[in-house]
Amino acid sequence: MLVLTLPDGATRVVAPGTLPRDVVAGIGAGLLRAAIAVAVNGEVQDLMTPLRTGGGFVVLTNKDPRALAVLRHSGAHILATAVRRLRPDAQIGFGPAIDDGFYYDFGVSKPFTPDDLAEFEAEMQKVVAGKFPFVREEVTRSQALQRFSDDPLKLERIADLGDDEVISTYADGPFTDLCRGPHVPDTGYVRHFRLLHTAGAYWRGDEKRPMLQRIYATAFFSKEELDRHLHQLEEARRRDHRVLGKALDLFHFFPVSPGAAFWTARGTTLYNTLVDFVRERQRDDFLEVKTPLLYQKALWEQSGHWGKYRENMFLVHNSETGEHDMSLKPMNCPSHYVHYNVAKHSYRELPIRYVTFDVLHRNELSGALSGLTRVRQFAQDDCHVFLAESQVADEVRFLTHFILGYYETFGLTATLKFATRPPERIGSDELWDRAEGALRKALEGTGRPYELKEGDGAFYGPKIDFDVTDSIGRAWQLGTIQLDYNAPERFDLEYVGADNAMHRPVVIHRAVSGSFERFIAILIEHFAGAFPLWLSPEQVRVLPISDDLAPDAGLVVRALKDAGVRAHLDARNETLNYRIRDGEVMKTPYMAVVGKREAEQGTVAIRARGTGAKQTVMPVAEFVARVRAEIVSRALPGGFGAGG
RNA sequence: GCCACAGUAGCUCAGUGGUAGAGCACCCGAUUCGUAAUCGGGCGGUCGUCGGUUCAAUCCCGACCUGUGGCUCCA
Repeated sequence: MLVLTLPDGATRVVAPGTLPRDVVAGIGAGLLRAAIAVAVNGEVQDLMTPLRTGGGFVVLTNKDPRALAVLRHSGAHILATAVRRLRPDAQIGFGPAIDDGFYYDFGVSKPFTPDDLAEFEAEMQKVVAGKFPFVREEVTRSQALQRFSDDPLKLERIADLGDDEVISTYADGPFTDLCRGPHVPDTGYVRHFRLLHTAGAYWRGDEKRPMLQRIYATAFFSKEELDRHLHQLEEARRRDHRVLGKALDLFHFFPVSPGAAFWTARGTTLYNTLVDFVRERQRDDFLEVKTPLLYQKALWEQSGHWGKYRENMFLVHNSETGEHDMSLKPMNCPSHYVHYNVAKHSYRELPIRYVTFDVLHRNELSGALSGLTRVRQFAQDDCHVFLAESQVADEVRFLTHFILGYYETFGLTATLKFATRPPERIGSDELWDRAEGALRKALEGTGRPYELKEGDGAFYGPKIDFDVTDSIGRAWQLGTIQLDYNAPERFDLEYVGADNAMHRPVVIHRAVSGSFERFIAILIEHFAGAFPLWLSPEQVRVLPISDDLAPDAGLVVRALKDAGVRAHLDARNETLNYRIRDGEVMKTPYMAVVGKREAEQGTVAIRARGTGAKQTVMPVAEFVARVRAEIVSRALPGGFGAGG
């Protein structure tokens, strides 16, 4: 007999082979109606799969994220069902649930069009309406091979299954798929779904294998959740930095230099303001250095990049040697190592933190380029720390604090990930053991929770990644702290210890923004273009109500500029309404209107971004002081007079 | 790099096998305005590039370039 322990501690004793459905029914009819699947000892299985083991028994309802994954997986089968009905020759690949929904890969002679999606979606509705039960069947290998004899992709999958693995199929109505499950009880459960888009995807993610057609979709338990998700997609589109970048006149891309932005004056102001901020934060504890952009390949051979990353470097033809034996730097690390070696260092100097804001080039695949988030030319707020091994814990604590403080300025929250040695790496296992041990200990010393990402480290060392969440809940991997025991070996880095002997320092690679380009893209989307005052390219726009007041408005602009505020006069021959609208569309934080009354009294009528006609009149001097204070405090949107 | 889709004025987009149109922006004029688009006029396009089909191509076909969504990659 099997003993099942419910979450409240109660137990049920059942015979092996009992259906979870019957156990759930025994607990309550209402619960059975709400049940999507069950988790036995943490393993999710469906209601119709006979119980084999006892243990913890949790009924998963639509409130459980694991149930949502089951629902979406079933959605993928329904999609395949519909596609098979309409395109009988479509070969079926994989169809898993993913973070925001599910997809299914098909091998078809003719790729899907957007019109096909509408057709498939309509067919899926019919499958859902049919309320076909998902019927699980366990089959032998030969039965499976026979059943999927027309599906080469499935045959390959079967061939990969180990001898001890149970092979199961799931049928929903006319369609049967090789599948481990679990599934919802019947197709009628998947009511709220939407097919989103198609894309090519290599079979099993291998670029040497055939390209399949993937259909992305999402599904939820309720219409409200689906609508909310679709709305969020819409919101993300509305905030798209490529669209806002154009609309707010920040940057442009031109085919003459794919993957490299042309920053406008406004965009450059934003960019420089950000860099200035980072500079200021690093003034006391970091050393900013400049290094060359172009290097002999010998440097990359020494660093170990030449072998693996040459393809991603821009090689430069050297007319003297006739070879492409120089390259634009794709990262700053090796140049900092060279820098470190210009002098002998004492243990008293450590840690030494070099920072550089130079332009970097990486020859990304053309298909990978995307707005500012994936570019070929960018700059990092890149730092390399040279320190004694005994200083690692203190340094990691310092850098973690430094990085988190930076994100806070923008209202971004971060979570930490610890990534260990990847399969492809340089350096001995002993070195990796030490590096991982030291970094993990340092990370735990910070007292912050973290997630483990096995095998996701850099090729030269383990790392801590900082994932930030933006204002609409999307996660971005930004900062990183990478421990490197290899570079000091390769570059023969040394310091003189208290014992007057030579020692090997450790290197820490640290980035906070990742690249400024990508970080600005994130900020644009995070703030939907309505930047905090201190970051706004244009902080105040001064509007005279009529021409004859332009000189008075000019005095206000002067006063603001003298106080270091980025202010502009808009005395264009347009109505006030027109200019107000333009200022709002450009997300100008403050508009200062100067009419006859204000000119006479030395005041301005302030309209804060997004607050409509709710204006505040105040003396010019007071306005300047308040703007200054808000800039200096780097307040998030919603400063005095409110408005974001 | 691979698959699919797209490229028409500075921007957003309509349109056609017989060499093109709107709104906004820009320029000029009128208007001088109290918180989200004043009115009129004008300028502006080798219809991404190159080749093919055709009497004729912006339109059909092919290649290339660039972008978009993915895949792959991401030091």
